[in-house]
Amino acid sequence: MVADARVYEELKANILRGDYSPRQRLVEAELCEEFEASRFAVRAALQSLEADGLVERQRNRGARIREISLEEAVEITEVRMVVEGLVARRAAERVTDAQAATLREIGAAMRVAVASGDVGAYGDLNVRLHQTVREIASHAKATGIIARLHGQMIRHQFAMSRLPGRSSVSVVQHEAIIDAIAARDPDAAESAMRAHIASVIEALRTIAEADVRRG
Amino acid sequence: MVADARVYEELKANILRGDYSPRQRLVEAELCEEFEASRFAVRAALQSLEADGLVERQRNRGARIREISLEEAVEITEVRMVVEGLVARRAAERVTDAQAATLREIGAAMRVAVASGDVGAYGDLNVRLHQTVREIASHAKATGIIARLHGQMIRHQFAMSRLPGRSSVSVVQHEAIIDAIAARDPDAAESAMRAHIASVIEALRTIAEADVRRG
DNA sequence: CACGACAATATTGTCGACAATCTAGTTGCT
DNA sequence: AGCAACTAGATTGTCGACAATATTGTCGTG
Repeated sequence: MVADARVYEELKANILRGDYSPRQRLVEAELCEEFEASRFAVRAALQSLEADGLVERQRNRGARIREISLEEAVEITEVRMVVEGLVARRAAERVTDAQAATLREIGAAMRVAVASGDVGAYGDLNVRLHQTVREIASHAKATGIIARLHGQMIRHQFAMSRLPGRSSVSVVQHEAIIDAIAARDPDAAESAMRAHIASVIEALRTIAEADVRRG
Repeated sequence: MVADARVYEELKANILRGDYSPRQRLVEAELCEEFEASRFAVRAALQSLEADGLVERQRNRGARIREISLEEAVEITEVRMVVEGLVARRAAERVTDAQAATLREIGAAMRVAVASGDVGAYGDLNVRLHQTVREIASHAKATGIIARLHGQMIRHQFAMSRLPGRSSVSVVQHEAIIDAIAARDPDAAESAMRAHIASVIEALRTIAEADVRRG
């Protein structure tokens, strides 16, 4: 693999894993050591990560992990709401029987995870459900935008998954999405997906209020 | 202005103006001459334009203007449909009386442009209407995504504005959008905007069919 | 004429070195 | 102690040069 692509992939993976704090400095020389690459490769990777909205660079001051405010997180989620609504709609238009069965399996596994309080498994299934819907929809542009926005939300995603009762609310919403897609009802699928993500926005606002209260 | 930012802005403006053909080579050395900048600046600009989806670069083979197929144009427009729907919804939630009056003025000017067959003026008003809606909505993320997608559509935009009867169809749709926003009806605003852009998708399909017929 | 092989030229990829800028620490003064 | 000025070190910005790769042109052969 070419050096700059490698640095980009690895550094992005590290960022998405939450290895860095918001505003943390990313010093070129350190990255060169860490990834055993030249400054050329590191700089190219940083530029790409900046284009992804994960990193901000300021002239003569280097790169930092970009901080995503809750305000921005809400806007990102609003955009995701409508774009993922489009994806759900399209999935409902295209779903095969086999794909519908897969969705149902995921839904059943979610029920199990919620009942047993397994937040980690639930999170994985959540990711898997959304991914499956996107695969069924097969809409490259929408998928690309969702991926990009998702990367910017990683920090808030974690906070939300830890919200008490979050998974018992969302499992019902996930099931509504699955039902609508399996029923090949585009309008219902879009509505269900939007309602689900609207509740994510509410959850974000809940966190925002708690933060204000906590000072 | 810093060289790479300048090259980026100018080259992007040239691309958006339609100065280049799809797949046209962008040779670094030539760009260096044209913009009187170093290769460093030119390469940085090209990388940014690649991130914008306007240019594609292939290792050891340089940069080209990225060709946007009609298929991709349709997908782009579908995403725009839902994102601009969100923007219209939000504009309806936030619009002031003064802003509503501005929208109405634009709508009236559009009527005049259509009646007099002034396609160029109509195009400008079209741009202005959408921009005004975005300003009212004041949704940074949505606006950013729309701008980025718009850049990728520039070639198809031109073909569409030349479609016979296109402006008389869209002027009615624009008025519906204006009415709904001025009435502060988010649902109606979103529906009107989506209907408008859905008809853009149909127009794209019309072009695609004509192209197939023409061979 | 068409095709393959090879050379020449064009172009891109990348490096090390140096210049420019910023930040942190030290010193001197009030 | 607080502040300003200065210095040293850290870091980023950018260049020219060279290596690597792709493309084009030329030549020879059938």
